[in-house]
Amino acid sequence: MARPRIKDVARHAGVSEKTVSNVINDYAHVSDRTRRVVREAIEQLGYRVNLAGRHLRKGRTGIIALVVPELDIPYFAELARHVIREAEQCSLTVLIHQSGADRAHELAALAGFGSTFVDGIILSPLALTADDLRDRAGAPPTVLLGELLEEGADHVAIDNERAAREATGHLIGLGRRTVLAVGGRDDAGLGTAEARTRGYRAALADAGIPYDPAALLPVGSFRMPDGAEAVARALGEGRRPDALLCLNDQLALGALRALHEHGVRVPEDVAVIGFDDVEGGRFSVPTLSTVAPDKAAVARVAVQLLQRRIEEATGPAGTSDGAESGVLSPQDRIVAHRLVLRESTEGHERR
Amino acid sequence: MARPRIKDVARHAGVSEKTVSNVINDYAHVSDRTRRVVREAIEQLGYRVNLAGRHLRKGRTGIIALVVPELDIPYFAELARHVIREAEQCSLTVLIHQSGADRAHELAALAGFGSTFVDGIILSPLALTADDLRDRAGAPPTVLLGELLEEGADHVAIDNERAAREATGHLIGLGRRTVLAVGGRDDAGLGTAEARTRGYRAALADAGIPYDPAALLPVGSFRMPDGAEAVARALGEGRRPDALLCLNDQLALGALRALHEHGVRVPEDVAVIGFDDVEGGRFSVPTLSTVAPDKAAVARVAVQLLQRRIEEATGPAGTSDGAESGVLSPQDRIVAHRLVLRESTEGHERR
DNA sequence: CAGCCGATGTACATCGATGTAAAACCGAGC
DNA sequence: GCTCGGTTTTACATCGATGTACATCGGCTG
Repeated sequence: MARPRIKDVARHAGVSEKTVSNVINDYAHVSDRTRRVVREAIEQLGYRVNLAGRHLRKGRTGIIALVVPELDIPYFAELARHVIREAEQCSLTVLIHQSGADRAHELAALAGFGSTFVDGIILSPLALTADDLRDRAGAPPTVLLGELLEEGADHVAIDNERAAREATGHLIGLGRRTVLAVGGRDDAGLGTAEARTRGYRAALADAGIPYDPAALLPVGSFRMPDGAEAVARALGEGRRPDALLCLNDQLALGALRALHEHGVRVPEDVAVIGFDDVEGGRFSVPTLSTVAPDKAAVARVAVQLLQRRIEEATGPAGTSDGAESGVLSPQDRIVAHRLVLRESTEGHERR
Repeated sequence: MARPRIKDVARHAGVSEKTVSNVINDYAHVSDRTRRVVREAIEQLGYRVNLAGRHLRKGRTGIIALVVPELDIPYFAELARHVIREAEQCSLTVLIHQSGADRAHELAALAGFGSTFVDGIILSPLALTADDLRDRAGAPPTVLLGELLEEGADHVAIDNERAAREATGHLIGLGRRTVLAVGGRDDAGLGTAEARTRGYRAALADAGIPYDPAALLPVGSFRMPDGAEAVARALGEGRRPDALLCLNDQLALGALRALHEHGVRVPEDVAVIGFDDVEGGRFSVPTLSTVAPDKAAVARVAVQLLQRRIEEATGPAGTSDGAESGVLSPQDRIVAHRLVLRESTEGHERR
């Protein structure tokens, strides 16, 4: 009736509990016969290890958390899929947590959810400040996605500044002069939006186009309604851009809709480009040009870095004492991106 | 240096470990002074409970799993957001797991991920059969979303058959006669697609339109590319529908794109309606009519049912013996849906 | 045949938090 | 002064799996 314990298996197989444990953990010195008998007992009783006991003993759960601002921003959902795939390779289970772009939630995540049961955290911060990241003693190993907020934490991202510069450069190369940056932010922050805005400004400078702070359209969040609203407002104010650099695809998709409602043709009147290469942009009308980060690489690198940190922290695969050997210096990894040109900028998709 | 344990707090506060535990768990009979002293010690040491120990003792983790086929199908991402919100109310943490619509993964999820660390599971099955659900001794409490696969499990869904009947009826009411069902399936299965197909057939029957099995366009999965492909193929074969019932919004969005590419006007030539009311459909060109399930209600009911089952299984909030009192009969809950009419069917959105 | 070695298997302590049962304490009432 | 009832607090066992240290076994060598 009740879930069988390791001791039930032991009794059933006529061996000691430790031997069962050895079989489960593929310990080398177990005779084939014993191994078979134990396996059968496990099978018959439908035994499955209790993670609580193992965790208590080993200090590891095999669970890592992926913390993203919003799951229903498709970029994060797509990224999650890759992270899950990568983690599976290392037999890690991924717990996905949504912070709601809320500083309190992100902090809670950093602290390991007020308790301890994740071995590590992959965090895509939106609302955190560098201060939050300092002094997090006792928190589990962490890898950050997106801009580097603070020296001292591992970090994976595309070169957002360069990407934005290329994207903006592409728009300018089409002959556009009035490029608005939807979601652009000029403040001192260290986030992704700020980096992309820097790239945008750099591209303008490259082309000798003066920068107008009013060309940054602020948004509440990075979702379709915000993009649509921001663009509708700009058009309503009589502004007549000939191109939009949208800081993510959701904003861009919202912008496409707003442009459509105002009778503005894309790309003839206004060219639009986004970031993230989400699926929606491949099926929108018109299809959306975008900066495509290598999501699989982001996920791969993030999981690998985290894996290393975890081993560093708890000793290779569960040794009692955390052998403080060669502590890795914080890693700062840049992964590839490419410009994908579709109908919204009149280009042809390169393959 | 190392993370403090409960005994460190006890020593620091000059009380016993159990007293610290009592403070943490808000046990009634602790003097205010003791409580304060312990709180301070916890604060000073930065103590946080170790979930492994608690889990081992209490048999509960406070974690529930939400298992969905694909996270990057926005419906599931949006649903996840609601589930997380609901679970938070009950101080449950949600672990999201992606099954990849893969039977093996779904089975693993059902079994509690080959181990035990979730208190319960909310599962949105795609590939499971009724057989898989029978005889799952030892598995954690489970609530199913979507069609009822098997008596004996709790289950939450909209009335898919009725919804499909209404949606199809709406198309027919627009004067359309040739309604294709994208993603429709006529086999004996018990899934959501089958229920919606039944509703589709019922609506045809209501209107005295003969049913043609060829009107069901099969799809590999329920995503934009599949919808686009299926519709492109149908058009390529010379079929000339005047309406499409797409079994989810992703298929519909893909269909919109395919229609656009074939120069077919929506809704003038072809009316399109989907299911799920995802955000993408509110910003597509044209905007997408859809069957909107009350996602918040789905999440609320699912979490409540699960919560009950968990308490039933482990005793209210952690009593040692699972008091097998009044076992609840399996619940079968229907939540509301409504038709949201947008540009793709020429209607006006009701509020 | 004694002695030794490597390969297997076992008893027991241990990880951290909490339930149980009982001790310590405190004030009231006789 | 002493008992009684109730409140606080504590010692200890316990949850399940696994690391440690040791026992056992069989075979092989000298």
